[in-house]
Amino acid sequence: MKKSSENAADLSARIAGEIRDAIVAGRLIVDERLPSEAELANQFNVSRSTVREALKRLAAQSLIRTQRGATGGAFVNRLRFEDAYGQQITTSTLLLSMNEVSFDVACEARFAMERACAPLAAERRGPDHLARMRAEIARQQQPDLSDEAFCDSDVAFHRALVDAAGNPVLSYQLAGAVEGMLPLMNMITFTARSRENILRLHIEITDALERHDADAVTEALSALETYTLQLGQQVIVARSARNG
Amino acid sequence: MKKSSENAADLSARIAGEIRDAIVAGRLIVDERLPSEAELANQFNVSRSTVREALKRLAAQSLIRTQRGATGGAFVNRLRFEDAYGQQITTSTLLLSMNEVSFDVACEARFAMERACAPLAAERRGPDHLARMRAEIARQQQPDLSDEAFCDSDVAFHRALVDAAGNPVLSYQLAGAVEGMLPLMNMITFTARSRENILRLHIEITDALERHDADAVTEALSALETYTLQLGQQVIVARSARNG
DNA sequence: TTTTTTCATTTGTCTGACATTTGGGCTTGC
DNA sequence: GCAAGCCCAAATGTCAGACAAATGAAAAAA
Repeated sequence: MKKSSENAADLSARIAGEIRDAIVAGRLIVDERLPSEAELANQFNVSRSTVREALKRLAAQSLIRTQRGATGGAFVNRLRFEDAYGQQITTSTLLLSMNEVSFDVACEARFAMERACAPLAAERRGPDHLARMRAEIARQQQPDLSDEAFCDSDVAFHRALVDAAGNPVLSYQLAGAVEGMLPLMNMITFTARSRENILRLHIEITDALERHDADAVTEALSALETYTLQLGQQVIVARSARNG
Repeated sequence: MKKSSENAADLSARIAGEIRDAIVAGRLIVDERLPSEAELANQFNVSRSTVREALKRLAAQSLIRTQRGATGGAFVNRLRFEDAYGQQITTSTLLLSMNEVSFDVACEARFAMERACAPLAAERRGPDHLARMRAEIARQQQPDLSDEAFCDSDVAFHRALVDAAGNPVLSYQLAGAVEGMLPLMNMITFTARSRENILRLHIEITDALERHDADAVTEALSALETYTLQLGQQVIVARSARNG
């Protein structure tokens, strides 16, 4: 009747689960020091190695940090967005690359969420956001830019757009969606013609954002979705042709 | 110049990073067996304990699974949504509970993403989704329902709505947003009056979904956002009054 | 051929040891 | 009294070796 994750699992997994629950439930608060490894080993009646394996599991999730030395130990970590970002991106990338998710589905989700940012971004965008976006547009206009660099700039452009919404939770979620698609996007060959199309839409988005026109941003994003989907299809076709 | 995460860190963190990179980059494919712990210890020139700590880190992120016995070992895990869900929810919950994010911001992000699902859900909703939603509405009408059970039902209702969009990536992202807010929502006392308001909007959403009316769904969600924000404010006020 | 037994392999856990880091307290010198 | 430097205890990081337990495959028995 217990949680399946704590039932028949390893000792280190069970112990990690107990500590994790204590953190999530607030019984252990931020920056609080956990008992030393030796003490934990006593409390749980296991060896120090087992405790250490449990602590490493928690460290991998950024739930705790460890410090060496006399006043060292394991401390409950204040989870920061930067920490969460990395995991979010890794997870999203893997979900896509392991074919658990198709390009179409990922694309749809990404642009659906990006459109969700549009009204907020149109309202709150500052001059810095517009500057970031225009800087990326300038980069994307360089004809000698590699496909990979073009993708990176594309990601940076869209992150600026999302950041303009001024909601870190949305930025966090979108980071996974956008950067997770990067490996697949990198397989696309951006012809001069396709860059021109994308660039046109990027300019359209930025201009619309500047004049606080949420509807125009949404529309341009939808057009970009259609076009991205089309480019993605070409990769799928090329890939299956190579395999078949 | 290397990645900061692999520079001055522990051996076990470095080794975990190397293996993680290999998985993300596709040099290790799904279901592939890693060398045994003893072999890895040899390859990396460290002790078995250190290798084990590295493997536990990866296991905590669901990147590998281990199996005992003669043909056992560590295998690259096919990352499934169910695995990713749990981490996503844990992370979101912590980001909120540690006050890294305010209720308002979380609420805004949640409903922005939920509105992003509305057009897709209105188009694709099946009879099962409508049935799930109506079942939750029925539960929410029971006057003797506890506040906590009401919250659970609320979450279930919104998950059905999101699932109706038929996009697992959106479901995955929303799971974190919606369930992460649950602890804070649980602090709200749902009066008869507030339940009535919420219920009315839930019915409105479901009816609109049934007749494929995306605009009406969006509108009702916006109304629900306003109302949820209002209820949340009361909790904030009550909480600060208790502390001050 | 089918069943049983044996066995090698691998992970899980424990014990004990030493290295390294680090802050606090003590000593020393002024 | 005060500051600088030294020493040391405590804690994590790493290592080596051992045994327990699980497990599938090969060998042996029916």
